[in-house]
Amino acid sequence: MHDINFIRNNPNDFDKSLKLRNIKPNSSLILNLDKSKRDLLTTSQELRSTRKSLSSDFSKSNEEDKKKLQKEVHKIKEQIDQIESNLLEVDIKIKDILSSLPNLPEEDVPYGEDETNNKLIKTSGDIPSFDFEPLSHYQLGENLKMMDFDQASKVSGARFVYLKKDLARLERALANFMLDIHTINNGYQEIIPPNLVKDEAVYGTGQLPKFAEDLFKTENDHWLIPTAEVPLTNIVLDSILLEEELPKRFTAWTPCYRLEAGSAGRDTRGMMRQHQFSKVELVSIVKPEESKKELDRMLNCATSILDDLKISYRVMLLSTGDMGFSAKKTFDIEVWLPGENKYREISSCSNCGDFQARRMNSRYKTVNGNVFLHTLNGSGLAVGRTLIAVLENYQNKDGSINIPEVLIPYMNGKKIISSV
RNA sequence: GGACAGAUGGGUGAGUGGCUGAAACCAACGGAUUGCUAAUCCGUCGUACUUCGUAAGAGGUACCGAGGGUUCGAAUCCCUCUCUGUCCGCCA
Repeated sequence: MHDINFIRNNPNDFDKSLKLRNIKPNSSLILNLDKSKRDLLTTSQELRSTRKSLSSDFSKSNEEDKKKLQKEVHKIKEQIDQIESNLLEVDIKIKDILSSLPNLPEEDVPYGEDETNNKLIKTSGDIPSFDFEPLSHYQLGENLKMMDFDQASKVSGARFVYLKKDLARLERALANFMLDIHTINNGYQEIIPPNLVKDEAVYGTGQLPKFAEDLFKTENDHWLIPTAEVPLTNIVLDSILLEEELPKRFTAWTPCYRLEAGSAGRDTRGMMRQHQFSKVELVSIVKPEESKKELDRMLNCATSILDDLKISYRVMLLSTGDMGFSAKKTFDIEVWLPGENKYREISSCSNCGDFQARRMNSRYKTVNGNVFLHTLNGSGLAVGRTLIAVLENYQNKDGSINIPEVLIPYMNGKKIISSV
């Protein structure tokens, strides 16, 4: 949600920033509506004031005056009703516009229409070489008979999978490893959040109202979370925090449910793009002046997982056209997948500034009043895709998989996954 | 699912039609005082929007879970919904 005061005071900056996100200017439309809203508001407040003072005279009046007063107030009431219904209409229009415009990018975000303008920030690790043709994760998984897409499609349809035996264990090992790092080394508080949430929560983080078609909804009007970002960030929904509570850092391992409506035909094979996947999420709630450095910190927390797993990756700064709706600035971490012979996204770390906080009405107390918080979220990491990366990077010629050293304790001491 | 009870400012809690934006107490903050810890006294102490003003500031409106209704006037009466608590039933 955008700050109407900012738009009033900086209409040109607002439009310029929107233009960076390839959106046409909006400020004059918004400000016109805002002007008429305030006119209506002033009128209605004056009428209410009159009504109040007339009413307070009532008990002191004689019978005749009482009748007059009743009549008069009736008239005023009709006017108020009329004006306030207009007011409501204008207010809804303004909110509709404000809540459907994406966040404004930070100054150092490169301009671009799409991912082709993303900027490479760093590359880590060498691209591994194999003395055989490396297989894709689904070939490896199916050969091991630990990844079953056929049965999943009978039971649940396309874009689902059964993981079995050591691969099921590996998924759990990865999640536990990530959670341990983030809670013990990185100061995140572990949470098990609700996986079904209400409209308000999904609105708060910005998936609603624009992106309802990407989400699963229950018959009872709950949404299945598309990411733990939603319940974790909404921990501060509609609340006023004390300064000493900040920063707040939360992590959770949850399933994520996505309809993938716009991606028919894309990544149809394998575990790359599923309706359900698990992810370890990181969320930080910080003071406004601290969000920029918190984003760097969060990025480091996420990349450290891949460093520990000894898998190569690169970090991209997303261009204005490739960023998500709520983000001011986003880094993607892309992991090297030998089976695809390219980098694929495994994490996205975003600073949302006060954009979500305004929608959630989340503030903290300062001596100068209550101030909107800044929120950040990042994957740390997408567990399903990390499993893919481990399989493809640690594969052997015979189709077995070496277990990364840091995961061995989490695999009950096992060092290799094989079908025998 | 059934039967009750409840929802008031940071907290406890008073308030059943007008002088209540809301008592009192606690917490918090500012100050005074006692040599320290503590105690006592005085003061301040909700939010949002808005009007006037360069500003300091001065007004106004709304908000007592949410939304409707009754009334000249609603925290207070009526309706609907949501949530919380207790008991019963069912259940991982």
